[in-house]
Amino acid sequence: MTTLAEENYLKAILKLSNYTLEVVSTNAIAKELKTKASSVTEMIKKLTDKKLVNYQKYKGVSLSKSGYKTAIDIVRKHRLWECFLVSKLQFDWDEVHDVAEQLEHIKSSKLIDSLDIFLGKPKKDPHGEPIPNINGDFPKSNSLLLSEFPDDVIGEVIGVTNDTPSLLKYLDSLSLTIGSKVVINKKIDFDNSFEIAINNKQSHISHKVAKTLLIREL
Amino acid sequence: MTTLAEENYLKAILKLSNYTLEVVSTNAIAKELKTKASSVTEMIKKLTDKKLVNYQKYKGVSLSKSGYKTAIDIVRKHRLWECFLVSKLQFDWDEVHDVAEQLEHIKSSKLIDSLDIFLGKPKKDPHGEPIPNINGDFPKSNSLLLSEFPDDVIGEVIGVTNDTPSLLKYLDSLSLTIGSKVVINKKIDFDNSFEIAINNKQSHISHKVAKTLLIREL
DNA sequence: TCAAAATTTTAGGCAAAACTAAAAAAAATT
DNA sequence: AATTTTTTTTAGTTTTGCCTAAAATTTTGA
Repeated sequence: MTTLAEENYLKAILKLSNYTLEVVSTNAIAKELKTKASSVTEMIKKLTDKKLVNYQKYKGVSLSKSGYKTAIDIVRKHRLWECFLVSKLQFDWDEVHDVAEQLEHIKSSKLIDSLDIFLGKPKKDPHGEPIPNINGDFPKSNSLLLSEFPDDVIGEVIGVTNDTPSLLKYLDSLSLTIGSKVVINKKIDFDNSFEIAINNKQSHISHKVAKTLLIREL
Repeated sequence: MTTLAEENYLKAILKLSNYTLEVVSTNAIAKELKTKASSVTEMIKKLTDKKLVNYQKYKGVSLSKSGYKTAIDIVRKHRLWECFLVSKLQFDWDEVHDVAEQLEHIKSSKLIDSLDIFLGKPKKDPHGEPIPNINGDFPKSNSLLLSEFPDDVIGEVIGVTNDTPSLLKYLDSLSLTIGSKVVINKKIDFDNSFEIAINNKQSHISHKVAKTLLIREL
């Protein structure tokens, strides 16, 4: 059985490895979890003992098969609960994160599978992210980050990779929400920012913001 | 902010005080939480520092105003989640306890108030226990334990005060479920057991079981 | 009433998960 | 290749919540 702290580490490693079994650095995990590298080293040892990760001193960690499954299950729970909050309890999409962060740690496979059915086995969460199914499979999304998207191609916003409330509010104010039509008109070399058209209206966004948006070619 | 351990202590004190501000003994709490009296003493000191309980050395603890409110809120959450599991996710009434035990610690007043509305502000949980409202008020139930109920009076089962799965299964097998009609025919002095009629059918139950059933005069 | 029994508290430890400071290893730079 | 910088690990503390054993207090009952 995994503890809350262990689950948060696994989730962080999954995210930093881009949902693969890639190796992740101690420092990156420390940054992601806003903790110290020394704490990360200690926890990695515990996760190694439980065979949830593979670890080589000074070289970094990667998820093991079972660690990957455990982490994906947490993501599944997080995203299903977000769906529940939005579709059944009328939460706004920018209010769900903190609560889902708690709910994702509830341990009961019967609960999550029943919830999945109750919600009609949704494929995406309110941010547009795909929801792993009961076996942990989930469609590789055919999306690119806006920051990697080619110029002058019409795209559609299909997700946000970060759910900080302040970011979500800001995106809302720009009408940069799921379904918006976006075209990159110009990349500003100086600060890597972007001139874009959102539903045909001119705007300007920073590289930092562009990195949070998932775009699919229309 | 209360920790999980603190919340479990408050809940135990609330239960042992019969949902009042009565004084409860250290030993009783230790027994309820299956822990040691020395651990209880330590936690009581922390709860006292947080002004959640009133405490006198060697004399016992009682909930403070704010401790009572906190504890009632947890009960409210527990019972609402039980309703959700049964009415929306098709759980059986004897399967809900362990999951609700986890869900009751989720911190979000928006969540619980939305859930309350979503469920149609239910008055009772699946075991028949009353659900405190948003202000923490809840109807004093007009029930008695079957073990305290008078002979030869027709009663109706309106609740079970203990949700151990094995007990609930047993009660089910006796048809001793919410709504059943019960009459005590005879009390056996030797072992304090009872000869009763359940929906007019003769049965025999132990004192231990009788103490778990809430009965209302019909 | 006063000693035995029961209850409660104190004292001293342990494990998990965090931290700081310092040491060790790896990577980068000159 | 040698030195500096960065990253990672080790060592030693802290806090929370639990434990056992022993001491203190209260209750019981002869």
